[in-house]
Amino acid sequence: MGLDDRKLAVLRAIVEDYVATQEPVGSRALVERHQLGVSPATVRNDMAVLEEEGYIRQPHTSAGRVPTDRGYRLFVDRLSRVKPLSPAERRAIERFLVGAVDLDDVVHRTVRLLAQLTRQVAVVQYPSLARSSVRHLELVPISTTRLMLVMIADTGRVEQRLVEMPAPIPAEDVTDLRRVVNEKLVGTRLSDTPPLVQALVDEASPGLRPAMATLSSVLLETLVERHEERIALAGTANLTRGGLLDFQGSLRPILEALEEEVVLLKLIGEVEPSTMRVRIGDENEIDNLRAASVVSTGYGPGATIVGGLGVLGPTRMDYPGTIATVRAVARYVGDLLAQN
Amino acid sequence: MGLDDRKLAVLRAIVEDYVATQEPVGSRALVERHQLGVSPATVRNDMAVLEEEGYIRQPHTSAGRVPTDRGYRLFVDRLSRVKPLSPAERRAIERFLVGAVDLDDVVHRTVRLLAQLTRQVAVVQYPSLARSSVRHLELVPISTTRLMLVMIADTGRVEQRLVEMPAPIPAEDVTDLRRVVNEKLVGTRLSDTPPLVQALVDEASPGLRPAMATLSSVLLETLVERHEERIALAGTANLTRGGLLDFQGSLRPILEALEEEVVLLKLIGEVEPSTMRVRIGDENEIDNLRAASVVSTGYGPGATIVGGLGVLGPTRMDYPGTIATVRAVARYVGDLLAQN
DNA sequence: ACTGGCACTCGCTACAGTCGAGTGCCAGGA
DNA sequence: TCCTGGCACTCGACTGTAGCGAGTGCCAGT
Repeated sequence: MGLDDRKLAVLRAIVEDYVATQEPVGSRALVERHQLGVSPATVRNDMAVLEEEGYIRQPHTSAGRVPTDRGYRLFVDRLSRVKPLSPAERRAIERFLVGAVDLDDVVHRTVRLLAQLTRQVAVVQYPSLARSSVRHLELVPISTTRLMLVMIADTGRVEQRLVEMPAPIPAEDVTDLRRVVNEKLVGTRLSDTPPLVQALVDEASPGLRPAMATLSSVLLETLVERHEERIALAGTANLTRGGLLDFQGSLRPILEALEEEVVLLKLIGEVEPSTMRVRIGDENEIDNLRAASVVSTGYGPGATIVGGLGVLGPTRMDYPGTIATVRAVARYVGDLLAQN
Repeated sequence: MGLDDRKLAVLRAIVEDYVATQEPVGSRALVERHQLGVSPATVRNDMAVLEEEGYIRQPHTSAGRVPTDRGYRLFVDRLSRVKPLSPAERRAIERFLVGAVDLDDVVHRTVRLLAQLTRQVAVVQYPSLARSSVRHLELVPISTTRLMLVMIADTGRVEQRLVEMPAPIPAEDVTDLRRVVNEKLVGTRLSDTPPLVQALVDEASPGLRPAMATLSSVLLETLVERHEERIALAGTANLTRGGLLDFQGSLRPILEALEEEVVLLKLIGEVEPSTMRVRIGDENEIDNLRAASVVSTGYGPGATIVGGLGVLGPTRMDYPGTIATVRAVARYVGDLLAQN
């Protein structure tokens, strides 16, 4: 059962009108606002077919049509082309991101920018440690039995962790530890690190071995296994636009989902290079987000990907515009990181 | 115009019932549920007085009474005593906070704990840099012209910032810089730092002066002036309890306010030692929060205060319970910090 | 294959009527 | 003087009815 060009045009018109007005769209209004060149009755027939195929539906018998998730999917895949950014948006992006002093700063500015431009909830993942390599490890004595371990990654991320030593540790041992871990680990990717870290202990001189064991277990635990990922969020207030019509009346599940770091990572963390990922309504694996859509992509310096970013909004969203904005922001951020 | 004991008892009963049921409370229901020892008619007379004095009001003519902000204020000040925590709550607090490995970890656990116990939005300020003193400053060369400055504060906070040097800087200069800044700044409070930092430049040897000037300006700018404060937030999903009845139908202003770091700091940042601060509805300086109440206090090791924490919820909240929980959590966190 | 016409559906709004919770007031009693 | 029972009144919430109108599906005609 093929859909001819006109039926596709009708679907496109329905999506565009519904996104713009937030109201079910009827056949009469449709022919008035779009140059379809046919009468309402014809459009009605097309609509009947589109409905049968599951692309649109009627909220109730005597109402207009509304796109289904499947309809949006078809729209995104075949009926829309990415809008070019307006010069104003371009300027906004540049103005917003220049002058960032810091990775933290870059991430915060980015997430706010995204929220502002798309008027939706924005999510930005910090550069993933798994995709970073070690630039430097620093050990700072805090007390006789405590060290602060500071790791600086090539992506600009800095992580620190308190290390509780089994026994008091003299200053020269700290120097030795520092030298050894840096020699062995600088330049390696953290995802490749576990065996190396393991090896550190075996290779350490007997006197240093207990200290090194503690240190390596902290390294493994904190930097590799446990919440290695960080996330920034902005624009939750945008969820309240469209006065509760979106999200079938309750923000609750959405807000709950947004509080879970794991969920957010799932949202934006799994990206292949230079792909835009659009998940519409039911396509979301997370139950709480079945009423929402997510547009996400990866970012990083040059062609490599170090993290993900994206936005979350109602299924009724301006996909072409949102996709364009997310892509553009991801590119700018990538360029910014490349400069460091 | 004094309010006799019975009128106060009536007010207390109204607040308690309204908080519990979320519905305007009438005179009949009141005498049934509380042992007031008088008839509904008498209660009605008392209510009339309370209303005249502005402690309660009628949403509409034939409805029961609802406390006003002023009524809650009187209730909090004179009619309630702080509920002792249930053993279950005590246990929850302990279980939640032991095993925190990190300042970050402590703050995150605390904010989630608070949100969970009070079932409201929780806000925790990281130990303020202005109230911390410097424990150690580390300079890590990133490239010939870039240093990573890492500051470790006695409160456990770690801040880092990239320093762009005016000229390539040799390794021994880095060592000198590190030694000098540590000698001069370790142990000082950051709020007292500006003149000291200024002095660093003047005292530096001529060769180091340009580098020191850059370093000191970064120190001043980042660590003292600019967003020195950090905030953690949790439980926004709790805003949706009480199905839009609280917050007069729109979460928008609340969510917007919660996105502004400045606003949050105002909420919980200005605390005097060991005081519970309760701001009810209109008492809030922030317009967006006129429909909400905030319960906050300071925390820190021993008697000193290093930061604030608190919760935000509907004016219709369980004040005694919330106050007790916030206070208890603040104490536990303080003790935890004291152990470091 | 498209179109105009027509009967039909059904949500929305307005309106009227009823119910009941709650009030204010008053006269009578401790 | 203060409290109480009684009573009339108010007004929101709910129910049922009716009319409107947007929108549809179907059909006969071009």
